[in-house]
Amino acid sequence: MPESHRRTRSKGYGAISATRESRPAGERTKVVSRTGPHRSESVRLAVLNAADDLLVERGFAALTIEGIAQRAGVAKQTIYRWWKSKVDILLDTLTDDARDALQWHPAEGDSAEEALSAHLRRVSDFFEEPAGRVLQALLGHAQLDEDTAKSLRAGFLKDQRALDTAGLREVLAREDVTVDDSGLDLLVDMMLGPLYYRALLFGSPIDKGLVDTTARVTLALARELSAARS
Amino acid sequence: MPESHRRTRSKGYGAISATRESRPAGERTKVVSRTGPHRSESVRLAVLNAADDLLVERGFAALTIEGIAQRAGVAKQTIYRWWKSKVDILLDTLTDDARDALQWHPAEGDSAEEALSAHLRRVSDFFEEPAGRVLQALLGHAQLDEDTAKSLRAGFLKDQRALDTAGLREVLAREDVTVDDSGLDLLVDMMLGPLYYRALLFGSPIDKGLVDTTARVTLALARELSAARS
Amino acid sequence: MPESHRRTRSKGYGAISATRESRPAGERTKVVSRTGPHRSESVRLAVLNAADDLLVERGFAALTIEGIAQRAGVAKQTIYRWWKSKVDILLDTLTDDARDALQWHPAEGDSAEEALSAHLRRVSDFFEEPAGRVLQALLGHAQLDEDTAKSLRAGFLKDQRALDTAGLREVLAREDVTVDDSGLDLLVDMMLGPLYYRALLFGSPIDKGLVDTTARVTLALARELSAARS
Amino acid sequence: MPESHRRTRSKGYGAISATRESRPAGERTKVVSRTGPHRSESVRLAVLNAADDLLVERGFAALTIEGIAQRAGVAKQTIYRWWKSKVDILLDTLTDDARDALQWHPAEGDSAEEALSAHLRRVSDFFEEPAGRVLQALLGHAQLDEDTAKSLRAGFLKDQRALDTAGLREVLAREDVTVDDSGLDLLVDMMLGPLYYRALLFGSPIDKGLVDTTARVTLALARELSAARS
DNA sequence: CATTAAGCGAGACGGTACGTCCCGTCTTGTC
DNA sequence: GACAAGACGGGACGTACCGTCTCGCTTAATG
Repeated sequence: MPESHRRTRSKGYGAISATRESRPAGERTKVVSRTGPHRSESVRLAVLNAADDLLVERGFAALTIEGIAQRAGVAKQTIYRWWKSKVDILLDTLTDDARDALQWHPAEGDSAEEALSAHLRRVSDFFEEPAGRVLQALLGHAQLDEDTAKSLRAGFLKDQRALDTAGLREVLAREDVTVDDSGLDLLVDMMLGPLYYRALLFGSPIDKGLVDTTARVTLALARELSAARS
Repeated sequence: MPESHRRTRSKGYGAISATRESRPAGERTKVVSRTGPHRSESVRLAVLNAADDLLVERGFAALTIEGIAQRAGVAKQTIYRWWKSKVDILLDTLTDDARDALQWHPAEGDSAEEALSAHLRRVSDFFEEPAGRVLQALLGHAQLDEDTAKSLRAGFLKDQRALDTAGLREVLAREDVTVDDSGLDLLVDMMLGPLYYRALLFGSPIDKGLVDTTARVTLALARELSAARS
Repeated sequence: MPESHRRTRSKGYGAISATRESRPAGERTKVVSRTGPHRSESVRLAVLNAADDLLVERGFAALTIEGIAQRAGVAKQTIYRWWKSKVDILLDTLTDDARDALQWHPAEGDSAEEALSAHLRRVSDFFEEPAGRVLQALLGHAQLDEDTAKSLRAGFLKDQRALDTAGLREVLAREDVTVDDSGLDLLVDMMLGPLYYRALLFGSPIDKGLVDTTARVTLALARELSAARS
Repeated sequence: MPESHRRTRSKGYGAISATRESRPAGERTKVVSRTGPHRSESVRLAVLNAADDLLVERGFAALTIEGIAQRAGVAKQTIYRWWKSKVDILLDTLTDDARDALQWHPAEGDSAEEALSAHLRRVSDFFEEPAGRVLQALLGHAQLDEDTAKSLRAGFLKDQRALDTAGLREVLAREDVTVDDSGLDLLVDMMLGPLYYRALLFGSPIDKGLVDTTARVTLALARELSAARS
């Protein structure tokens, strides 16, 4: 039995935040006084790990609820009790795993352009990692299924967008470049678009030239927008 | 039974070129001495129309070979005789339909920036059309299935990339901006990336600001690269 | 919520005798030092009533432990604590309900033939009643499951057989017809066989002709056997 | 893999008569001009044999569609294409197997009583045979499920009743005993009732005494009815 | 009279079988 | 030989209950 490639699952999340997707916040009111057994955390982890192990090993098409159940040593019904579909499971793993990898942590001494380049490099690399595969699969499935698209946009993508906007703003502020919200929106699209485009359409590893150029062009545009403001 | 939204399918392609994907060139030698009826063109059209009608009406998940066969009034085996899978059928419809819509035809009197903007506007609109839905579905499926990715990249995406490179070069030439091949590659990514990013990740209609900015930034970068050459 | 058709459940039995099947005598030794609450009689009744209400309303196939638990407002585990299976529950209801209905109480002034006819008439009618449905279901299930067959034969059927033998002997004695035990066995089969045959195989209401003929033939045979003895 | 205990399945029925239950006569009009594959007879036999082998080996409760499919080497869907349920399959095996065993073939030189006794002896023995187990299971299930009851009564039981009435009439005619139809109905109940009663309720092998007495009493009653007519 | 073990409602869990959908292959008969 | 029709072996689906197992509360005899 292969050790899961993920090590950090059990670290850094409580049951509540981590199960956001399967136990929406609004439902919490219902859970006033509960007697009887509680949801097993070990089951939850086994399922999440089984799911993205299988995704990485065999691909999305070969990912089945029955396969996940078997690999996790769990009954099918237990999966259906907490998740609506295999996509719902993957959305859960995403919350745990992808968030860290796509975080902005610009190095202290870097210039704005260096910081941007470094971040974009990390985004590029992300697509090669297991968590990146999960995001890729979900983005793919979102093209095929409107519900998936909705969930993904309302959850992960919205949050990530906020992080990216904030991160970019902060980096620009280092060089006193300030851009309003609509400008930042534009900049984020200009900055991330080319990377996702290459990754999703051509699947090729993203070359350093594209990353650096993107960073440089984004910064140039930001300066232009900043100047126009004053 | 709804009239298919496609009208131009039967025009402008012969059976041979259009079925490139399902009948590879090497197989043509086999068709030397043939008895019995030939492939029915009406069957081919019925299948292609049924497939993308169903895709648009019910979505990719509900698209099944049996459903297509029924809708087309065709036996399942007939489909399997000519196509390997439902994805193969969609690849076929794409060849027929998407090519036109993503063609470059810059207006005579336009400036480079106007021409770029106009083309990008058309790309943006394309995602709303039926043919755009087909491409979206195939791009989605390509994230989930390596074979689909290969076929799509080796066929449609490669051709389209060539068209885009050539189109961009031609438009830039209008203002004596000349960029080498690797530069054009970069420019195409910068130009189309943001549009695909918004369309695939957020599904929102692409606003004019993004299109115009992308055109302007691309042109600026092109000039820079051109200057660096001389 | 429908009022149960049974009214007499709570009358005339103690918890001990009634739960014979689920608490065998040998187990009583275990109950040496007991603290905590005792078995709730209201739970027991709720389960028994729920079970045969559901049996009559929806049939045996739709009778599930979970359904009974829900209808009775009882936890599943509580049922499993006291009964082994839904069949075990039905066996319990049978003990309460069927015994009365199949009792012999020959009217004082009746001739043997009148008494026999009257009793057989009551047997016929029994199959239309709720308690008769329970017996029918158990007899049916006994054909499918050897354990059920064993329990039913060792319990209800054995007791009932004894009642029928005694009842018949007593009625015959009124006219000084005396038959030995093996003869009585034969007579009981001849007397009840046709009724059960019609009820179980054809499900049709049993007509008076059959009942009277059966009574008459049984009596004739009894006289013959009695004569042969002396 | 055990050789099925049935040897006569493939003998003595055509596809049409044998599939009465799954292809009702009224449907034949639909089968006007049929192209495409036909129902596989070998599949049909494999399923019927698997079903009653399993019934005899493991009992009705352990008889599952999946088990039958596996044992027969057949896909589950293939079973559902032709039969509605496991009960429907058993009804089909009954048509093939039980009919012969319950046929009347009175020996030429026998007296009426000898002929009756001989026939009833064969009925008694039938319950021990595999085909008897099938009938027992179906009779059992008919007590639990109204649909089963209907099918069984409308098919097998109705036919068998007709055979029994005719057989009895013929045997009585040997000694110039003639009884009208309603009388015969009564006689059949009197004759078979005790046997089924013992077999179904007590499951014990039926002793010779009961068989002979039943035959004798039936004949006596028949003579009485015959006399009353003239 | 507090202790403490059982009864109990609730329901999570590992399972099995259900009946359905669709896959891709194969067979039959028609044109 | 292409084609319509559709039977077939197969795999996964999502559902219904099974019987076992905690969990946290309530209750009643015993120490």
